[in-house]
Amino acid sequence: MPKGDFLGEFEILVLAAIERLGDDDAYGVTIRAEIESRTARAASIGAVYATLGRLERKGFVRFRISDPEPVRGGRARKYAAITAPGRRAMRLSTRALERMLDGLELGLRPGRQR
Amino acid sequence: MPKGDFLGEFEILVLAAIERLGDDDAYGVTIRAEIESRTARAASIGAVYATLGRLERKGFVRFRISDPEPVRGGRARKYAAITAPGRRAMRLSTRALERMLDGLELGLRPGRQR
DNA sequence: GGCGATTTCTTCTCTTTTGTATAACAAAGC
DNA sequence: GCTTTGTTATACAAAAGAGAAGAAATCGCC
Repeated sequence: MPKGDFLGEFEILVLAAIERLGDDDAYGVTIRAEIESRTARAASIGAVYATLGRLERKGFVRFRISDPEPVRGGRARKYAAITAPGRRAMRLSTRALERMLDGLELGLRPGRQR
Repeated sequence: MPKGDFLGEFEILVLAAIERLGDDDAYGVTIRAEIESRTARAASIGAVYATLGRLERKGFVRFRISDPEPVRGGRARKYAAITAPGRRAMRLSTRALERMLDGLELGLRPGRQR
């Protein structure tokens, strides 16, 4: 049995960032910033784009090219949006984590259980 | 800036399984079973051992060899236990996920968010 | 108004780390 | 010596990560 549609850790972070930002604000630079500011973990811009590419290949994300912004260096952006299968994969993966971590002190949402 | 002590997806699952099982029950076979039953995702035995080895090299897990069980084929087992740094890495990684997923419908614990 | 400097973004290239599968090996009791 | 329970070894594929290079836009300046 193959692994299936389970996502890697960074893939989950990228998808979550897109969801937080919303389709009208999620692109390479903002996605990276969202991850770094929320998690205090480094995320190189190369890693972000590589992951976006992988997610697109799997059909979990789709892009839309914007018109160039009329500002210095404001070139076209590739805005990302999560697809239905992407949402499904996201749920699948977070559920798995949730079930494994639920109830552990070192798990999710410490202090909020029960 | 390097990535740091953040764990991969499967590493989190393995560590969580060890924690759930407790130091006196966590070894290759039971860890695998715990992951498969809780997450409905396949986990080959080879993947489990490889990951345990990596976690040991990083100092996140330590082993203790049991005496052979007095049953058919009951050979010595390598029981795994999480170390203090392992616990810290676990918290670091789950917090990151938590912060990214908190509040999203497709995030952790759907239906439980306020 | 032409054009190089500068800014913002994306691509490309390379390497390392993780994740997976399967087969081989080991040690116990029957 | 066969069967059972476990661990190791091997080989590879996929994911993650860093940083430099490339593209497209505006700005400033002469």
